[in-house]
Amino acid sequence: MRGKPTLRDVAERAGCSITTVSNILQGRSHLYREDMVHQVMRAAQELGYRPNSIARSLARRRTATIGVALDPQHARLTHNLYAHDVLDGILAFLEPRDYDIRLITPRTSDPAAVWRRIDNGSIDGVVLIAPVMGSPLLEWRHYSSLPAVVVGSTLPEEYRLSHIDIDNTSAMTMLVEWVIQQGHRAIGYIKGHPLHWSAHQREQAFRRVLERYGVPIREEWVLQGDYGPESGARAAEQLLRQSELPTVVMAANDDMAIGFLQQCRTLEIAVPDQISVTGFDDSSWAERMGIPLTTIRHDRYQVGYLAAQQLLHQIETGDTRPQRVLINGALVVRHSVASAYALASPATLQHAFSTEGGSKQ
Amino acid sequence: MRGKPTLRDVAERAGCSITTVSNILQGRSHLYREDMVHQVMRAAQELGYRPNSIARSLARRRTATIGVALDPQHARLTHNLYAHDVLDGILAFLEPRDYDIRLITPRTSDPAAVWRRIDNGSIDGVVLIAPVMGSPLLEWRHYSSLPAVVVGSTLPEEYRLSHIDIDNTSAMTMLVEWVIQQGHRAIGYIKGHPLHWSAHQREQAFRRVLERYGVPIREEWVLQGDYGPESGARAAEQLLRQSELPTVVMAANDDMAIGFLQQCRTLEIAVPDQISVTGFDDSSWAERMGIPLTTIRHDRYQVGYLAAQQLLHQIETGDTRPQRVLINGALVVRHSVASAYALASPATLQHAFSTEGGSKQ
DNA sequence: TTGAAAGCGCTAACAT
DNA sequence: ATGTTAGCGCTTTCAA
Repeated sequence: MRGKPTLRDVAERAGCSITTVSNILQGRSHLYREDMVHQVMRAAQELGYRPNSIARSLARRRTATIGVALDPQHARLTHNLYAHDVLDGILAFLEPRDYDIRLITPRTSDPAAVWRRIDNGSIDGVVLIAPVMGSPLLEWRHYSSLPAVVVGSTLPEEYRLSHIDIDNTSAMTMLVEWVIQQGHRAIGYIKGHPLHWSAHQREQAFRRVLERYGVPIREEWVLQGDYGPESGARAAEQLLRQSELPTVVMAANDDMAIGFLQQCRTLEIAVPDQISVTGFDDSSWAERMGIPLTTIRHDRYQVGYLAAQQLLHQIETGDTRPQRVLINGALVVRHSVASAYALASPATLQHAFSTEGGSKQ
Repeated sequence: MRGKPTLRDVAERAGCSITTVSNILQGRSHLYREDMVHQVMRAAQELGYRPNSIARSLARRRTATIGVALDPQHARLTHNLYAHDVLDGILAFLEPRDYDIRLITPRTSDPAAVWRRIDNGSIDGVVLIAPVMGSPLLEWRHYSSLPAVVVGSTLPEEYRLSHIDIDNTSAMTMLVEWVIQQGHRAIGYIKGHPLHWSAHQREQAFRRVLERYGVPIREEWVLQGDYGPESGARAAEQLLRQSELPTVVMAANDDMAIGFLQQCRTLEIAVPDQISVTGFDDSSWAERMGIPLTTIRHDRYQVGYLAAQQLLHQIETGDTRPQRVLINGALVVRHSVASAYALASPATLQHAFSTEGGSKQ
């Protein structure tokens, strides 16, 4: 025996066939006499035998591995907190089931090449993290029949792809309604990245609610952002130099809201006393840095967890019909929105959030 | 042909042997007549053939996959920004080389079980993210001969394990020397998590420099932390109620420094006017949230990148001698440290960092 | 220029 | 209660 010990080596040493060893090592020892079982266990132990999972996968035709594919445009994990949380949820579900994860980060956007990388027998199914429109990952049906679950976008029906996502529409609806209930009628909006599904859904929900409540939408207060904090700051600049201002600005995510807030601080505009702000996502940043941002919290970890669950279900049952699971967000009211009814004469404070924990409720 | 097309299917359709197909599809087409090559290509194309990488791995005895194992204690990625950055560096190196990553998150701390999970033929080598002492991942030599590189800790020689880490000792030395050059002689310290290698190295460097400069170490100013922001806040409480105070407090990482700063804010103690603070790590938080913390920046992405490079080197050359690579940090001077020479009568400001960008240099 | 054959290490019918 | 055998899908000598 040279190299790593194999089943054959163990069998030889235990004086039996490899089938016997295979069976016993897989826990079917009730089939054998006790001393045989002992023999085998000892031999395996002494040789430091470890089953070769590649060979096992080939024989069993399953790998006990699922893939997690990142969209080529977002292949970097850094600053992709989303992928981070989702990955954690996936891990949490998979670990106790002894599945491993294969991280796949294609760098081309040619769908054929991407799918060659994904569907090559090395995984039993794949979670596709694909928040942007036009991702090659969404070409799934043309290239593969591997069980797959999309995460990060609420897809139109016609994709016929199982997906798990936060419910952007209902959450934004809730938030906007709440803002309106605070008495606001002059409402600005900072849009998310135009290629993200979520950006459209959030904006659409925003518009729908305003329409439904008969609140006019002033397009000069609807600004394009890209989900990055800088775009929030830019939006603040564009917006705040207008002669007429909204009483509240709703950003399509927390990062932009934070950028907006920082710009407000620089311009010495008090939040929420002079202008109110809302976010979306409840990024841990805001909370941890003590920025009391009113926002929507949703559980991205849960998204990953459910995605893994749904995927294993597909793998085990073969039931590959497209399912959609939307996770509800929760309104988190902090202190970045003032009641518009109290806004008679805007107070003039030195800085936004000058008193850390001070309640403005 | 049922199921996914195999080499045999392609061969049949092209009217040749599977050897021929295999060769041609691997780019050895110069061996064959041009029309044969065409035949094969067409057949493969038409069938949508994709080589099965499991079978290939078994035959080739290499998997083109490397493992990334997280210490059981840190198996959650969330809030493990370190693993995040490292993973990104690894990905960056691996992608162009067509390696994939297998994420391994053992949940037991039994080394034998952990290594059964890692070294089972499914990977060609492994990056061990193991910042804490006593990690089962460090038992490598007893359980496996797989190429391995440790990341996240500077190990003592006797581990005989290749590792890449930031140079905690030199960086902390540089930072402490700089602080002393600012005139500080009353220096406090917040220690990192006692099980992290890095905590010990940083503290030791701190002590050495003070000794070397003849600056007395007052143990009542040396507080135990755990790298979490809350422990920084606790340290602030303990420290700041003492009758005699240091002029500067050096935290073993940014998170604790931030916790310390927040507590200062609450207690209305101005930084750096009443007390100076330093961090370590240059966490993106501090920067992005506009906290002007003087700290050490180092490139964790680079750590991952080099780890992957070193690992592939080991895999390809078989040269498994332990190597140590330490990456230099850079001193980042912002505005959390005042010159002690100017500290005659401490100014009384309302809040720490009350003016955002205001230069205190 | 092409193909036959012997694995890679394991699993799982099917015998005995 | 244990063993024989035929694969899993591919690579790679070696021979033709």
